[in-house]
Amino acid sequence: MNNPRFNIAAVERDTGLSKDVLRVWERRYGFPVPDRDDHGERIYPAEQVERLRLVKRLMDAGHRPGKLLATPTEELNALAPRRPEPPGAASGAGAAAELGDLMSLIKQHDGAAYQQAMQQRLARQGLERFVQDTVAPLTRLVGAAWEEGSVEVFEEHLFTELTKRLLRQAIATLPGGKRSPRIVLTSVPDEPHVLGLLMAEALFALEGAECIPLGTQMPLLEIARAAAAHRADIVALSFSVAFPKRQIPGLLQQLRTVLPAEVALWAGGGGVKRLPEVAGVELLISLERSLVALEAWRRKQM
Amino acid sequence: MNNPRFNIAAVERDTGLSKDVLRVWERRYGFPVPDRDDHGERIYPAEQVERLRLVKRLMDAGHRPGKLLATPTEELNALAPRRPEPPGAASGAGAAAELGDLMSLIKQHDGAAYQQAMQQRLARQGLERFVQDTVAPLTRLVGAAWEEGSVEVFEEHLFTELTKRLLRQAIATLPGGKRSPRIVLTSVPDEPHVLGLLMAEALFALEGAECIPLGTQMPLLEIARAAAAHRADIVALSFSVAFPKRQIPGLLQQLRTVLPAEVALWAGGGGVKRLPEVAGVELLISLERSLVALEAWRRKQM
DNA sequence: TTCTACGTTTTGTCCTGGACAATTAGTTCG
DNA sequence: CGAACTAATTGTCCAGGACAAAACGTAGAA
Repeated sequence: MNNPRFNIAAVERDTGLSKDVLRVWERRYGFPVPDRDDHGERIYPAEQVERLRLVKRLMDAGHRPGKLLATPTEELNALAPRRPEPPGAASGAGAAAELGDLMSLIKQHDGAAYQQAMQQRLARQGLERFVQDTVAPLTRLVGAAWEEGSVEVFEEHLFTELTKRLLRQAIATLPGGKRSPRIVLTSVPDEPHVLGLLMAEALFALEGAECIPLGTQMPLLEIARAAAAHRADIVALSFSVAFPKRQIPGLLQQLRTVLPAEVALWAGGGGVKRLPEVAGVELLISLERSLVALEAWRRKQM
Repeated sequence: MNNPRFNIAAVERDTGLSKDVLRVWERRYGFPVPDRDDHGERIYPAEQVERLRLVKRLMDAGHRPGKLLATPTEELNALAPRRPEPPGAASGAGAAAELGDLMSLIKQHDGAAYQQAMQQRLARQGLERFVQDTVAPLTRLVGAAWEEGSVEVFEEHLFTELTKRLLRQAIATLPGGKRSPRIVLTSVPDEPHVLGLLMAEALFALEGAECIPLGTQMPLLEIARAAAAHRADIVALSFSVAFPKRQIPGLLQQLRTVLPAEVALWAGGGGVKRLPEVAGVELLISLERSLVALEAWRRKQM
């Protein structure tokens, strides 16, 4: 039960920090300082891996590595998510409290109760409002708690898994028939988050679009092939807030070049907020905007 | 629409070959030979990326890189999956044909028809036989076709996504109540495949176990935490055939050391076939064996 | 004061070329 | 024909240098 030994590849897996970053941090900041095995290769004690995970989390929340790594581990208190915290004035306090209740079910690891509560909300609100007023804000809430460190990785996974099931189930009950436009939904490699895609799919399907869900992590060239094979009118991608922002414009531009001009390219999710425009790409900065875009697309076809 | 430029990170993403491998292949075998940009950094033409994908696929099927990279691209014909191809004598020819029909629906990109056909089979067979006689062999069939190159990436994604939905939906309809044992289901980082987990979950849930599905790609230390938080009796992992076999024993051993001794550790999926025993880990080489293991666990508790 | 333009620092990624251990293939011997 | 051994193959790791893009901070303009 003691003393697992992490080599540099294991640390990369478990922290998401690349080997290059791990080595250059060691050189520059003096942390981490792994032991070495017989062959001079790095062996990280579990304690340092923990601290790296913490640092990574705080970085995702906007802190800078240089500062963090100079601080002793009591920066655990620097957990302050340091986002200006826009007070949720949009929705009433009652709604916020209800969402908090849902999250606390997750934090009590009571998956069954969570599922039941969500099913009830779905029945009460209907799918469209359920997506916009429950799933979306709850996802943001969990994301915020994650940045704060008040949610464990496995709790977040449980939340994601159960919520995925609810959405998929709801989507499955929608009627079939002749539908348009045809929308391929997927994400790029290194973007494993699927909740945003499912929310979009639910809304698009409600509006009568034909959704072709391809899951996550499609290589760019494959996305182009899929669009051709499915005679798609639109390719919709999702980028989570966790996705490295810098890479997004390049990716979109690259995909735009391999995609036929008559296929629209839409990009949504938390990752595309405050992003510069990319020629030929529609940035959907919110779920509502997705529906606006869909309507605009339809008008343009006539 | 032409000439997308892949840097080495993009190629790593799209092919799954690490930067180190890409550079060392260039040094040793003279392929790939990317162009260089103004700063001397590698720029891979799309054509070479394609070829790398092909090579990777053939490697996963058992070929060796040294040979492949020395062969001109007409090794497209070496597609022969070179597995001894055990003729499917186990199930009647009729069953095999039916599975082929299902797969051809995917290859025609007719998701709706596929879903309907699978729903029918589920209703006809019941969940247990549906999992064992339809989903499992169909998954193997798609995997074999994938190695052969007769299935596109996006077709495989569509199959996976739709099948996931069917299984999750079926699981959701199972009754709740007091259940035992408590089984945490997940996979390690770098193992994104979830179909195996879902099949196992369906069977376990049918047998009255309490399944806690955490999705895929949990860091090892988090798996231990999740097991504690959920008071799990068993942690069940899934390794697909695509997962690098060498890493599995080390991973299992490492997880075994961080997991309390009273929590059982089970590993299943195509990746654990022909694997040496690991102390304290139950290797489930088939779905049937999973049920045997569950029964054995129950007997031991009495 | 608030905002914009510009220099500075920080930071991630890429580079080369060497080394080595673990797996796999091939060969010889019992 | 199988087992033991040698040779080739192959992925991963290492060091340390370099550089561009992003973040930051400061000064000047509105």
